[in-house]
Amino acid sequence: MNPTIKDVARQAQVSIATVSRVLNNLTGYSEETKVKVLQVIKEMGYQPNAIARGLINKRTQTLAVIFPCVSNSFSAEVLHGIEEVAHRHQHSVIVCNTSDDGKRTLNYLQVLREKQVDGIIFASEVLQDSYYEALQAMKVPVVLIATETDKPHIPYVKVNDKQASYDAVNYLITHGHRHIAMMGGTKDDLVAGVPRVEGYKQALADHHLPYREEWIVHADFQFDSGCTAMEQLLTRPRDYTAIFAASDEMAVAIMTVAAKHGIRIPGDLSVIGYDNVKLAEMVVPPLTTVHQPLVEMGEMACEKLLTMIQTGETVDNTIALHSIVERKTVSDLRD
Amino acid sequence: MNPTIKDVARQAQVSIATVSRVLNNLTGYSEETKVKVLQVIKEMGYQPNAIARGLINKRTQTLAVIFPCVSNSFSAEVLHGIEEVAHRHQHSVIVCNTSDDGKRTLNYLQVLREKQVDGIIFASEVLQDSYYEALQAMKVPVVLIATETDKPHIPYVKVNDKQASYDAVNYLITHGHRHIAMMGGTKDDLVAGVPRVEGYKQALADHHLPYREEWIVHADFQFDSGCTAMEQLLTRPRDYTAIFAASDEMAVAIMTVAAKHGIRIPGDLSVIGYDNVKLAEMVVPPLTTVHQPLVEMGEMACEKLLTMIQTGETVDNTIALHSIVERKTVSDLRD
DNA sequence: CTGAAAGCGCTTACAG
DNA sequence: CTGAAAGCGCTTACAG
Repeated sequence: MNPTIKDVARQAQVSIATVSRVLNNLTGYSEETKVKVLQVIKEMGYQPNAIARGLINKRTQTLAVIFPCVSNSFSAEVLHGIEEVAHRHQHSVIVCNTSDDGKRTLNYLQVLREKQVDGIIFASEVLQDSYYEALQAMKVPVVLIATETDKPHIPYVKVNDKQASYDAVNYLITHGHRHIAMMGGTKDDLVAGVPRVEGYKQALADHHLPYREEWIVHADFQFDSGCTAMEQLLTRPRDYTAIFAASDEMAVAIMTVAAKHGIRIPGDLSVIGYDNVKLAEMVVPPLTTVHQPLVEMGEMACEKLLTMIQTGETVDNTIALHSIVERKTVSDLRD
Repeated sequence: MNPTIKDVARQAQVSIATVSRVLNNLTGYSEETKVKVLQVIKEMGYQPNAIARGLINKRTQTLAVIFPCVSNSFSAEVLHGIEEVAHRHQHSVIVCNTSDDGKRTLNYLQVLREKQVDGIIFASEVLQDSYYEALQAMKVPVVLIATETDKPHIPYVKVNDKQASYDAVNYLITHGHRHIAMMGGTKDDLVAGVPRVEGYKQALADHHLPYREEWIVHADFQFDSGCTAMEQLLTRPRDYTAIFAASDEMAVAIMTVAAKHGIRIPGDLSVIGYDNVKLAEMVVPPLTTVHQPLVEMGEMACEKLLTMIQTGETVDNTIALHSIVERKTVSDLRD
């Protein structure tokens, strides 16, 4: 057994209350006893039991983050940011992988409640009513990342998806493209699916450019379904010069499938992505894309959560700033 | 305040002992009281406090996994596997990101001890003596993943790095390559650095093929340093037809830099990677590489850890099976 | 400056 | 079948 506070109290010949005081840097003991207690602690290799502490303090110093999928680079970068500031503030982070499964998500929520986590970060998924209710019942601060809600007291950190998409398409337009296709994300995803398509349509409309149903294709943001979607698009007449993809993985899928069909990028077809994950710089040619500051978004979300935990008050949303990162997949068609 | 066991006991007009019994499916209560208690629990929305439980049971149902970097796809895939089996066995997982910083690692170890985690998975890093001592002091089961140690009672899950590298180089050789360069990982990394270079040298020696100092270059497994290393290699005479890279990210770096220099792959230069992360299928041309079953390795490590926790006994190492995944970056030079 | 005692929310002998 | 009581390892009034 590891030594407990009782053991050091006995050894130092003081009460456990005194040991607790020096442990927590409170007042109420002489320099002499402090020295003695500290020495005994060192000798015995004593470390406080955070579980016992948590029971009294009602703080576990533990946060949880819920992802639909932990193994894509989007999640990985966000997680990196979260973990970084959590650690800086002496908090641990539990990761949950829902696999987009509602039951599983609810199950996680219950476990997190039982484990008394101090706060939850909910990422990249629509906040269902059932989740919201469970979260309400937990009485724990929640912040959203790369998603949003109209429910009160739940701040979010995200980019303006519609605007970012608008800017991406606008970038293509200012480079002379007038016939632009799109690979959207999950069709009825109200957060990352719909708004990005809206931004696309808006940009076309504002420039009086044609919009065609056959130019749009949908996938689930990932590479594999992106390949399928691209094959599907290539089934139709290729009367566009550029494609806007609602994620980098899908953009890369476009590049891969294009290569298979002998379509050169950007010579025959321009591509612009969305996310700016590391992958975007690793492909050849490197992908022009919309940058989302993922690591920073993770950091900001975690900071928000921490201040909500500390103050007990709700915090404002923040719209993270996106930008276009110019690389080599968009050709300039202007003369 | 959320209701406690006391609240339901009062409401159901039984003792807390009885509530605890039905909660834990023990024996010792009538069907009648069971029904009543369960109903009250439901009405009040009562959920047990895992912290209080943990204090008594000395089990927190929480595991920790320590990575040098959580945001690369290697870690992401391993984490995915770990989280999956942990969740299946009702355990949560805390992630720690050491950034390869020894002090920070030791700090994590202390936190994990205070938090009374039931077990630790230590990934992709050499187990320093100082870590080992801290781990010993915690008296908690540990399993290693993608790394190894000669310390007792610490099983590992990994591929045979030397053999896997040997096989990669042998693959190049059987495809007619006789002058083969290598981009190694961190030079004095005893786990993933040295053995992979040894496998490379051994394969050359066994086939009486030339080995040259100038053909070897080192990076840190990641893309960025891989680019630098490739630039450095291109500074020297290009009298080889293939390169073996000790990670997929470095292989992709080779491809990127090669493209910049107008070197065609696999026409002018063949490349074989190591890991088989998702990235390998996403690049153009898709990367031929050594497959490590990362998700499965995460799963196996987690299962090992769980059985060590349950039985209190050490478990055997497992050498995960690697294989060569043939894609499009190695040209066949045989006539 | 210091300690005895109550209590956090549970589980588990023990007694009936 | 059921409850009173001790105890897990701490913190925190309270009293001195």
